[in-house]
Amino acid sequence: MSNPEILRGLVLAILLRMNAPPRRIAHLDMDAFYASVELLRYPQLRGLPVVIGGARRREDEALRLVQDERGLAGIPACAFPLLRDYTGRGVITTATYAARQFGVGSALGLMKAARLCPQAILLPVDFDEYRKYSRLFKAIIVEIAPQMEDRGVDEVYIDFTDVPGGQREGGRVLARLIQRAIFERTGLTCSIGVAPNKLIAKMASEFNKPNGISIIHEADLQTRIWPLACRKINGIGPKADEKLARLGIHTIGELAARERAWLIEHFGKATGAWMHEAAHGRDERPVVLASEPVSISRETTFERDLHAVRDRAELGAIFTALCEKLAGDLQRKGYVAKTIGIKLRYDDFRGVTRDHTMDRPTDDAKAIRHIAGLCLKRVPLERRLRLLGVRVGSLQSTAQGRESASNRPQALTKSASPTIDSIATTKQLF
DNA sequence: TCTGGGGTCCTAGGACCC
DNA sequence: TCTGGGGTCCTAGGACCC
Repeated sequence: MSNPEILRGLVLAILLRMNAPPRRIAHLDMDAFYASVELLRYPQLRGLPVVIGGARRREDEALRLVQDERGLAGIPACAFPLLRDYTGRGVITTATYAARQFGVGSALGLMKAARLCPQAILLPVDFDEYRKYSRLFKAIIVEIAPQMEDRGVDEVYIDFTDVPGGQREGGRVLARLIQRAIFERTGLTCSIGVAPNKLIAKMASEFNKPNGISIIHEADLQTRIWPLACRKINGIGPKADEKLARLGIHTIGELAARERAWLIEHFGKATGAWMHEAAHGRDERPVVLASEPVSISRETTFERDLHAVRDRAELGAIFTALCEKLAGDLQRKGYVAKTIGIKLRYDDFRGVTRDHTMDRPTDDAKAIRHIAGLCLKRVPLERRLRLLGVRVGSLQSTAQGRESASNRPQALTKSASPTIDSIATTKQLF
């Protein structure tokens, strides 16, 4: 492309931008999603502390215990015992708000949670059911506002900018409409933040949980965002937060007060510059309507730690089953993979990975099992194992998968025409 | 009695090619 | 005979997110 053409494109983009409405990006987060779906099924549990976690079924006993303790009739036989009777591995995936009062929540070990809230009712996870509701609420959103980015089972970004009515009251009117439509058609509540970009919208959706709406404008940065902990920035995790704390930085405002060069000095070129932008509320990332998967994996934590030699048969069977599931995933989704790898976790929780890239891609369970087996041989196997996983990458789409590549609702296959933002944005933050 | 399962992106060194 | 520099791919690990 010649220079005049680039220049013309730039000028055009700038002119278009001057006339464009301000960017309004929404982040929508379903409230206690898994737990709320379970409460739809078992309304008897409403108001009681319930946790959903990775655990195994003990059906008859569960029913009896729940009835004895609570006098609750009709709790289905899939309900687990009360948390205090639970023994075994696993963590909480979601907890109802009634359970959160006791300080239990996502990622907390079940045994630890049992001490905090022994009377909580424990339910097994049912991903098929959650996926069903996930598709449903996303389809409802897309009918109203088609520019939606899928961020997992219970979260999306929505570009309100060019949706009719999307600018009214800074996005509040449209947010309310979506919230109501989802509630009326699913019985589920969600929280929505609307802001000039994804970064701020994501933080804003947390402000009024549950069932809340928060509208943030550029001018609110200092009053609403700067007092928050750095950890509230999506992308600053425990490690970065700890390092910031060591440097005497606790709030986003304190982060914003540091020079860009100083941040780069301490966190590297990319991360330092990004932190500086984020602290000033700047984020030009577009809402991405569809994307291809990069990798697919299956893993499992054993009920008890297994030894490669002493538990060889058991381990082998699990390994083969993982490869078969993975091959099934590939075939169902319509991909073949060139890279195959394994992941394992020892009893001391340290983990290792090994992978191998082939000349030709495959989706065959036996081929995957063979390569994964070679990877496993390259790893020390003296310690007992806690977890084993199989992963494929370097994916290529086959002609047509039986399940479409993306999980987008049918109504929205209509592709995104390039937006002003994608024209004007020369570099992305992430 | 620790700590699930499924992902993405980044970094960094080495191989290999031009 | 000494030693360049860029680009891409592969592998391992780690941070982070839902």
